[in-house]
Amino acid sequence: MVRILTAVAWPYANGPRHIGHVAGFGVPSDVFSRYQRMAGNTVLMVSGTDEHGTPIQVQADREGVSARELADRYNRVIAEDLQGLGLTYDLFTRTTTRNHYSVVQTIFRSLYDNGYVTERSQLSAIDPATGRGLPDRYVEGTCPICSYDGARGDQCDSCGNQLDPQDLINPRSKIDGKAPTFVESAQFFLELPAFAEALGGWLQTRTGWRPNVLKFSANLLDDLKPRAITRDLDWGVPIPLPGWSEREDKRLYVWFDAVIGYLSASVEWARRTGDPDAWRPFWQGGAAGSDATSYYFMGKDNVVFHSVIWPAILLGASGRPAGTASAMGQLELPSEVVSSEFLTMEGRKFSSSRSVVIYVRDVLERYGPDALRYYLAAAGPEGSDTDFTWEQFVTRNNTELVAGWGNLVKRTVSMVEKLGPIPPAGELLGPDHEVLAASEAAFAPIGALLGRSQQKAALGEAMKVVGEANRYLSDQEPWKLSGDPARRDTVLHVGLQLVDDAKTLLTPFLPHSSDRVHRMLGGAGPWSGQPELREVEDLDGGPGYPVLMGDYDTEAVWQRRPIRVGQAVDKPVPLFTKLDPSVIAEELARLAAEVERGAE
RNA sequence: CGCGGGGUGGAGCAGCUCGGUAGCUCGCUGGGCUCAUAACCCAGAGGUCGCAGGUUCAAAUCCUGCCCCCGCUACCA
Repeated sequence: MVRILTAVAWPYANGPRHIGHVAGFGVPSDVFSRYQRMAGNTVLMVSGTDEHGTPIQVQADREGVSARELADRYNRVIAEDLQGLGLTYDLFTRTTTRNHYSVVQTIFRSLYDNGYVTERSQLSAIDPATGRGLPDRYVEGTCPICSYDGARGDQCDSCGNQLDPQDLINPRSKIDGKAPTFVESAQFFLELPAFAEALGGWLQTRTGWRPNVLKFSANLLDDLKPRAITRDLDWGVPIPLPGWSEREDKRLYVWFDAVIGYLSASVEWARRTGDPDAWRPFWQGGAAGSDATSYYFMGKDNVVFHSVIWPAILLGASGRPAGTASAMGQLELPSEVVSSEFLTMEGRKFSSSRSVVIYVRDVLERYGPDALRYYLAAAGPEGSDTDFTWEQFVTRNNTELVAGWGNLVKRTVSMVEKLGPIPPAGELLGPDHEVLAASEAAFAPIGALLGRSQQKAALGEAMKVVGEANRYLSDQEPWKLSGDPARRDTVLHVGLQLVDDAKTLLTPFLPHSSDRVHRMLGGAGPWSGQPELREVEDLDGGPGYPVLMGDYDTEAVWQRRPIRVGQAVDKPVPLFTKLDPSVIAEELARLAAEVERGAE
């Protein structure tokens, strides 16, 4: 038994999430966690909504609500979507809890005390109307190099040069069009160069990471600079230092607090489940002789935060390379950073602002969770950018899920159900032995692939078992064996065992339908657990909020379970819905209408 | 500019690390079956593996150059 922390990237709560988001962090992290639980390991899967920072503040202003109100709204929407997809978080919380504030401040304070956070002055663009700092990307103006008028404060899209906001000619705020003022402003910086050596040594010990992640991270170490971890903003975690904590215009940078969410969510989970120290074995390895391992799931745009900045924070707060550990003790660095590439949408980049988008909610409502999970696992951006098309979605649903797996279940259970309960197997012949052996032998290699996050390959191998079962039935033709009931029963028994094996192998990917197959074959309790949305009180007196939690200690185990002779089976109903090709045109029309509306 | 990924039968991909009959899914054609959501099974057609050189007995696989596509580049998250 191994302890595994599954740390899932925190979705930003400025709107509903689209399928590109869940393709990157959601489905892969859940497939991984479900498999690890089935394999007998103890998993702690945590995440939540990321709710601080400029974009939420800006959008709240635009809608005339408070940042907190906006965050409340989308925290709930996102939590509901993730529940609908069946993502088995042990805790899905948010960054606006008092517990989170407290953990973040503890970590900051420890970094400060250990000398890894220093005060420096930085030129900041300030919106004169609000007094808030403007991130580089929120300043627009004329490019000093190519005179393009739509250049942003960080770079010019026309000539591609990197810029600084103060270099722009006629700079203006992207929010209200007014000219920002540039002032020297005190900020706290994380002294990243102090960790360069430790991080380099650590990265060299990493094996098994996807090579591009490792290479990219190693390159970053060559040019580490101190990085500002505070902002001129009133929406965020206050800076826990005398003279700073009461200031309304200074907050910790949203990314600094967001990555600490993995830790604060683990602490919150422990407090909510009755043992306030239960988080420690997942985080404090080494000294405690712990077998703690941690896997972080995210899109590739987040790699830098997880392979450099977060490890630096963990080192510094643990008193490494120098100093003393915080009250949180010695914290382990990520075992593995699992990064996904990007999903594009019918050839274009997903963009909520330009309405090139498919929301998780809409897909769940129309097509159900497993159809989406299957598509994202089978054709998602695991190793390279991939394109989502409705045509492929419909094709894969109809051929692989409906005609392949769904039909195997239906035809097998149908034949058995008409004759009575699950029949015993008589004498097994060569083909029976062969197909049963192949199916049972599939568990080990598929499990190994899942352990390495090679999910596409794992799913492909699992679907091969489905293919072999369909072939077996066609070869043995049990429907022609009414004159030889013993042989017929044997074939049906073997066929049903193959269905049961495939059900187990597909559980990490298709938990909802595997559960239905389990029940069809007479299973009682839940096969693979599902998350629940619970309304909870803040543990420290803040406002209440919804969380996702669940009991995932269910029957599913990563091995063959012999089917029970004599057990009655249900009359089968289709597992998946066949989609008419007309939905392709419907969805494309819907998308085109959205894009047109967004363009107005 | 820097870094990374990719260009393989109609579509989407694997293979390339450790060179030696080009594989998978879908689609297409023909056949079989009828238990099953016209679902299943078998057979077949279809590729000079982006272009040009080079190394080698032999290259999709190694080397060089070029063309094209995509992403990242950390102070938007």
